[in-house]
Amino acid sequence: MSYAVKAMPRPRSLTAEGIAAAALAVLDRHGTGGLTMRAVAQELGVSTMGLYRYVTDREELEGLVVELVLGAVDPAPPADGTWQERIAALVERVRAAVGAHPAVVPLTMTHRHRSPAILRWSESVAGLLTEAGTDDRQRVVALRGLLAYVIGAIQLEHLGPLAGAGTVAIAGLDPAEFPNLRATAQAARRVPADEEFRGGLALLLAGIGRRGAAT
Amino acid sequence: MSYAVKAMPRPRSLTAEGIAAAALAVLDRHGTGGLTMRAVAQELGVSTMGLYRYVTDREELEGLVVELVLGAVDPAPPADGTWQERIAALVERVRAAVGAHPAVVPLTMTHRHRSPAILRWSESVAGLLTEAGTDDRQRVVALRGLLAYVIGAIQLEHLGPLAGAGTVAIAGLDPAEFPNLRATAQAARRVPADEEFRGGLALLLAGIGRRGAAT
DNA sequence: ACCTGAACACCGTTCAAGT
DNA sequence: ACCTGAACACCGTTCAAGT
Repeated sequence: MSYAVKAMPRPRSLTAEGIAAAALAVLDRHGTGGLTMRAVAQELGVSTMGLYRYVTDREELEGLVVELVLGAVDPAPPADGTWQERIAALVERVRAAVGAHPAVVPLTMTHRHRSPAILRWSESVAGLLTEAGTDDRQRVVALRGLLAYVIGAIQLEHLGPLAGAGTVAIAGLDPAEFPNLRATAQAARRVPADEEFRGGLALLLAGIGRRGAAT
Repeated sequence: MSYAVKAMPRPRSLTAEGIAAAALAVLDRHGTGGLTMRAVAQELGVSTMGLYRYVTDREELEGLVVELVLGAVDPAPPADGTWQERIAALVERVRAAVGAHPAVVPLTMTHRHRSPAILRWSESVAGLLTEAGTDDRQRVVALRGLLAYVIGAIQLEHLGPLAGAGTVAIAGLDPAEFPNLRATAQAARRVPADEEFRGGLALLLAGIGRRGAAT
């Protein structure tokens, strides 16, 4: 049996999934700025340069975490409900998956496009839009609009203190100069984030349902 | 006249606007990754540390550029048109301003909240939403939805190759596995970015016009 | 008061070397 | 083949010093 031992190549000690999980752990623990090659290597109990045997780039590492997080999104459309409800459910799954790891938000932007999970998710949404009776052009606009909305809403929720402290500051603006904004911000403090997200989504879906919507 | 000369403090050589303009020039020329304290200082003909006399942080520097770009947005609502048309015009001004300097896109996210320009812009949009007959809660949802849409759409347009090369790649997907997505991507190649943006915005405005939109 | 250059503590990544 | 440590070319920022 020694023949095999002699010729046996040193087994790879890491896997793509393990690296992604380690990177996500670092991200969750130390935030976006804490994600460094050194930190991930340490998390894996490997020298910094050891990582480079499995990943060509920091770029590629980021892609792995993003895919790990987005891969948690179930792309299968819900079995029943109106097409509006089914699309809404799909969209909310993305928000939930990303919301569980806010530190990946800045990374999703640059890496989302390569994600097979989001590809399958998009296929489902496109299918439901077809079911809703949209033509090619309407489906293009609607799918892009939904994507833009999720992306923007997620960022609004997690980046920059517009959600928490920001609204409070705005609520204290000069009433003479910002009457409408001030009132809106004050009302905003009573609207939970979930409702806000669902409400905006409902507006978009209502527009899609109206069919056409002039360009 | 020598009394003044003796007591005269050394005049400041830089201004916030000058620094912002230099940073924007660097950004336009060398991209987001090229924006460094050293590069901006060089652009201004000053030592790297000279910058720190006017700016406490790289963070603050970024804020200055973002404000310079967003400050170009005219926050006054257009004189006439339906409220939908007037809101659409305001939203498109943001897209135009940011689109003129794509390299600031990643920065706008983290710094948008402090922008007085966007505050005035938001006041205008909130005012038009009031005019449209929305109540407090509806206005909150609509304003946030519009913000989310602009942010997301701008990023979709400028980040990650989903707009250009990405759609081409998707258009070549396995038709058996991705029938709807593939067809959509193929159609997408015939829809110019401007129309796509306006179309998605129109969906949102149509939803707002329908009033209410179930949560 | 304003500005500078050297230095420090980080990065990502290259390279030569170890098993 | 897989892994390591030293080294390089960058960052942002601190600090002591110059006018």
